Amino acid sequence: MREAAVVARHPTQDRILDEAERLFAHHGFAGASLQELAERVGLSKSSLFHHFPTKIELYAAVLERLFEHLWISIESRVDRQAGPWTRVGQTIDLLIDFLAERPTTAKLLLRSMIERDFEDAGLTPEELRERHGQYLARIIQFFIQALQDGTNAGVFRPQHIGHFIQSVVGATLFHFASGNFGEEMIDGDLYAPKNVAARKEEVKNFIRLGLEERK
Amino acid sequence: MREAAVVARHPTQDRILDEAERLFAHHGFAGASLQELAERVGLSKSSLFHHFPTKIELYAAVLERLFEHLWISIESRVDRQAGPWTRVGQTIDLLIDFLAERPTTAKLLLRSMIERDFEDAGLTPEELRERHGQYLARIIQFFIQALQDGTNAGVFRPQHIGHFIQSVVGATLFHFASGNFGEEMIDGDLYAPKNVAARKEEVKNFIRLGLEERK
DNA sequence: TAATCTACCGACCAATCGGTCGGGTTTTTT
DNA sequence: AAAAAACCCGACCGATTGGTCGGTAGATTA
Repeated sequence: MREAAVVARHPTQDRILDEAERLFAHHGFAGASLQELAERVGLSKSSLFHHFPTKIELYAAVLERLFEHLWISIESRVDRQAGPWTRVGQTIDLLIDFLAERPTTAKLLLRSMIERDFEDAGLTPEELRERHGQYLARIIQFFIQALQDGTNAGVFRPQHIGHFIQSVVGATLFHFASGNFGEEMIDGDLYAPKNVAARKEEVKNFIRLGLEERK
Repeated sequence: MREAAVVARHPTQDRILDEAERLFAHHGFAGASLQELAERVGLSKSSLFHHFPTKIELYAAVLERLFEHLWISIESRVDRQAGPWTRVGQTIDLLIDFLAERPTTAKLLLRSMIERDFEDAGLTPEELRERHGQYLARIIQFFIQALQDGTNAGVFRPQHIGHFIQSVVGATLFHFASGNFGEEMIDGDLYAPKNVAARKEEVKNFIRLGLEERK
């Protein structure tokens, strides 16, 4: 039933995952109702359990697919041969494009990092890592590598990489998840193309200022 | 029953609010159980309704107290006569101190900005603003004023203030809410004093680089 | 064609949810 | 001392929760 392929996995399951992604993002794991999910997909509630054994497994599948898509998007389109600046910039562009594609993504990602639904449900950290943690780890590792290459080559100023990533991730994820607050801040729709482009420039500018060697 | 004073409001209600803050932060609005809350406080569930009419009102009271404390902390301790650099730096220090005091605060603040529990519960945006939005607005306005003063005085580089604030808030709130992810990033306890101090420097350094006029 | 498998459903379950109600106890006010 | 108000409780409510089970229609395989 479960396959590694990303495309054309299983039409019904993908429809379930699409709607589940929206519901989990909006209401959180506890707040999302399987009854409502079933209605939106056009199935009976019991049919959901034919495709996914439990609610927490469904949630894990949603996140797994999300992280997998993100990782593939980055891994397949960032030029590994390019210089550190290019790699860092491309990664940011792809991350923001990914978040901008669907307004639920950033909220769901933020939730998955903030909340402890899996731990509460009794999953061990090892199982967690096996499900979707591996993709997140790869993405971060990819970014860390670019930063270290830049520092070693002397084009990036030395910095605390962990703190730096926390700032970048925070400035990116939070922005696209910030709902009404963010819309008041930038006075417009967070997901309007022109505002998405502006956000890209803001984050990349921040990175440039943070990494650039000062003369 | 409801008073404006912050200190010594009502001992039992404050104990309820303390525990409720923890539960809402950990499990979200939907995921927090009033039964569990009552047990932790040492009351019966029905007694909770003596102090707060509904769950959503309790949640609103938690956030109201939180925002009120934060606003008072900033308003009463930042030197309004000081220069823009000092004011911005002091505000960041106080915000981070506030978040570092209790590990649940950042998560709860993030949730309150990401989630739509109040809208789902039927509260109008006007009621929302009246409850705690006013404090948030004041805090943001305070920060905006410092940024504008600096720009007008020519010591800050002109920038998109909204995007800048999104970055600062994201880099700050996310960090202290990021749980396991953040602890792996900085390889230690997010709330250990030395790591809190390091975060202060990181954020202020980021602000300095972002605002400083280049020669 | 017979057997198997996939997808789906309605009926049902125990548990928990937020919330109500009537009454008892203690403290404060008059 | 009497009245009122504040505080707290157990019993109870309808609704909803995630999840189970037996069965059926249709496609696939042997």
